[in-house]
Amino acid sequence: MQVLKDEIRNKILITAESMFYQKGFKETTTRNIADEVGIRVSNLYLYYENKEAIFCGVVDEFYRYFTNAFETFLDHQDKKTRKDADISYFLQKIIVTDQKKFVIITDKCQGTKYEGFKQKMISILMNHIKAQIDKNLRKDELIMYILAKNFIDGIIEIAKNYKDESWLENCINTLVKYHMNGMKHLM
Amino acid sequence: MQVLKDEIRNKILITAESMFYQKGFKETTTRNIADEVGIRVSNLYLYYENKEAIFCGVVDEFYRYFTNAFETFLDHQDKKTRKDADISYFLQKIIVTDQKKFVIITDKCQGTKYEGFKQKMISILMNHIKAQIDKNLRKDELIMYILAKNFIDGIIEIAKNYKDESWLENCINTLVKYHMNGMKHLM
Amino acid sequence: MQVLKDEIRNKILITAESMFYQKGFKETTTRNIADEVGIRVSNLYLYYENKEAIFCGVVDEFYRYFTNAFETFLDHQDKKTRKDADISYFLQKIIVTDQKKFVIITDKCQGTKYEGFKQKMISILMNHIKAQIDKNLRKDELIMYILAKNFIDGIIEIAKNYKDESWLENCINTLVKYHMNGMKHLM
Amino acid sequence: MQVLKDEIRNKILITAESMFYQKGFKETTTRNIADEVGIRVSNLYLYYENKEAIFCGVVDEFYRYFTNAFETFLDHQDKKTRKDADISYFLQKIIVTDQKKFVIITDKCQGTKYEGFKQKMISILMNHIKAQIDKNLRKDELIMYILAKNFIDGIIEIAKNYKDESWLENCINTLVKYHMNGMKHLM
DNA sequence: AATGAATGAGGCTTCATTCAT
DNA sequence: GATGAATGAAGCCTCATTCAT
Repeated sequence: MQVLKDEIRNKILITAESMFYQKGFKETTTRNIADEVGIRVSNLYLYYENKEAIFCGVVDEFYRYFTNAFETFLDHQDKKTRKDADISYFLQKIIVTDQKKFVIITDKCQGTKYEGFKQKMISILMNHIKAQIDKNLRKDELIMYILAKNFIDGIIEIAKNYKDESWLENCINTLVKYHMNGMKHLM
Repeated sequence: MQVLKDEIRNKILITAESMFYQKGFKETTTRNIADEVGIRVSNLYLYYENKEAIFCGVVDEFYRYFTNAFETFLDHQDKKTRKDADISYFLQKIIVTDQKKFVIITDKCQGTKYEGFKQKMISILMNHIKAQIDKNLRKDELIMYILAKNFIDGIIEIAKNYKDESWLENCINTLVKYHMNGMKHLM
Repeated sequence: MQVLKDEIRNKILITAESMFYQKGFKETTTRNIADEVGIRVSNLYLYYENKEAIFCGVVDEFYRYFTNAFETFLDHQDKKTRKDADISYFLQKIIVTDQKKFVIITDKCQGTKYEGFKQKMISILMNHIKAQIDKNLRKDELIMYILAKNFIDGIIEIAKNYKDESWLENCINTLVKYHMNGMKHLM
Repeated sequence: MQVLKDEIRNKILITAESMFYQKGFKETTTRNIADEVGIRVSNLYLYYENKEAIFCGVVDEFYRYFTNAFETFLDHQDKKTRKDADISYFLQKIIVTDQKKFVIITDKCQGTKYEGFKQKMISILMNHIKAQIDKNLRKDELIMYILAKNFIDGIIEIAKNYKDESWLENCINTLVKYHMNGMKHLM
């Protein structure tokens, strides 16, 4: 009995994740979700308070995990040991376990409280880059912002296309190397 | 009369362009446009069949121009002689003259028939790169796709931030160099 | 089993009384009640046919008691002997034993079959006053109705603020005296 | 043309006033209003932003007028010339011109921003009474509150039953005298 | 041409009530 | 008896689009 409820709760989450992933929060209707789950719309509200609560059900835990892990990652950055490998590995882990959630929270969340998440990530990354660059060589802020955004977008795109783990590893490594090279010869 | 009609027609287009640029097609309401133009919503339908027709009014011509120019550009690429053949220059021209339209058609067209335009651009660019690379060195298709998309996204981002021409030139050049470097050491 | 059932039946009643008292019939949801009781909403329907039945469960008995007592009170009025015949005392007893029910049935029953109860009380009171007044001095019916209503509303307000018995006694006496004085100089 | 729009705008207002007066804000549905006006529900939103805006359309102006007039009335109170007559006259004017609005704003506005209006009136009245009473004779605050509320409720009730002006005058005078007498012999 | 007015479909949400196990 | 699950009607609101003058 209890199981059934959890089953549906789960099915809602999985379905919603899939729909949010495909169409984003705004374009996904409660009807979309309910139909796919095989229940009436009003039934959704037995399990979640409202549409945004469903969204949160999908991403909240991931958000906490991600931000924690990200901070940890940044803290360890100072030591500069196997730096490249680190960020690659960090992102790989994230995408392998939570590909869809990662894409949703960064790219499909317009209209939710997570709207600003991607920007924050970009800002952090940008500051991080700035901190590691000789002041005299610094380019226009906007260019740096664009490059940071470019990198994040690349990661999101990779996540969107994720199929298997070894491809992913290769792909992220390539992207990271690509950006490292791109930057090295720039500044 | 004809003049008047054209004047309003034009004002609708300019206003719509501005709104689509700010909020995208889906999030822009007919009311938004009419209010800004200073006419009644119903009046829009005297000039355009429906909301999508307004959108087309904004971008159709640009679309034709752009695709033509793009093909021309690609044809001339081989000769590697004229400035026209330089992708930086090509993109600069586009953005200088049609910054908003370029952003709209690539990034603000969800819900219109142009939805797939960006993808097509990316594919073309990707094939173009492929054609210029030694088959033996070729990476996974998907990686190339992602890098192509990354480049296009970078251009879109630059376009979004466009203010003056010299900044733009510098910015695009940087991005192109960045990607060239990124790729050189990769393949 | 029977015991258990009665226990829950009772808990529902007590909870419902408290909620109806706070928010009225319309604004109290079945969920409000069930949550507070600690059972499922559907469970309510094992004990009561529907929401109004719960309401009746809360007030029916009181209603019978009250109307009976009121009639008795009115009958004994003529004799003007016993304390029972004193309206202050009558109301005090009611409020001390059934403060919430009294408020609910007079002021929180919109949407139930008791909606008209307060009106009926007012009418009775009005007729009662009328019967004791010299026909020649009689004011407009409506004025008398309004004064009667005013008195009842005062009582309800006192009931709502009821905390301890001596305060209540003082308060009702004041109100009664107040109205007596008000009327004396009027007719 | 302009006329028509205003006609409907007005019809909405009049209808809404009537419905709010009968059933209060919460219990009046947009459908109620639309049906009575003879338009579709969605049409209401051509004229008013939402249900509360309709309510405000009914009451806002009256509210400003009333609070102004009330303040003026209180300021002139000090002079204590024909005091009784004054408040009677003040209330009469209000009720004659805006009977329904007065009832709505005091008694039918649950769920709107005017919810607290009646309370405020009562508080003002109560403080006003307190200011005029010998401190040593002061009763319990609650009793004074109840009497103030009683008076306001009486006025509201009179307003609800308002039919013609001379009756109204008589009625308010009676109520005022009634309360004056009530109080005189109390304190 | 212009526009005031209307429309209907669809979106989110709440709630009393019923049903099957 | 208990309860997880479902249901449908109703409420508020938005929006693209159409109609009549």
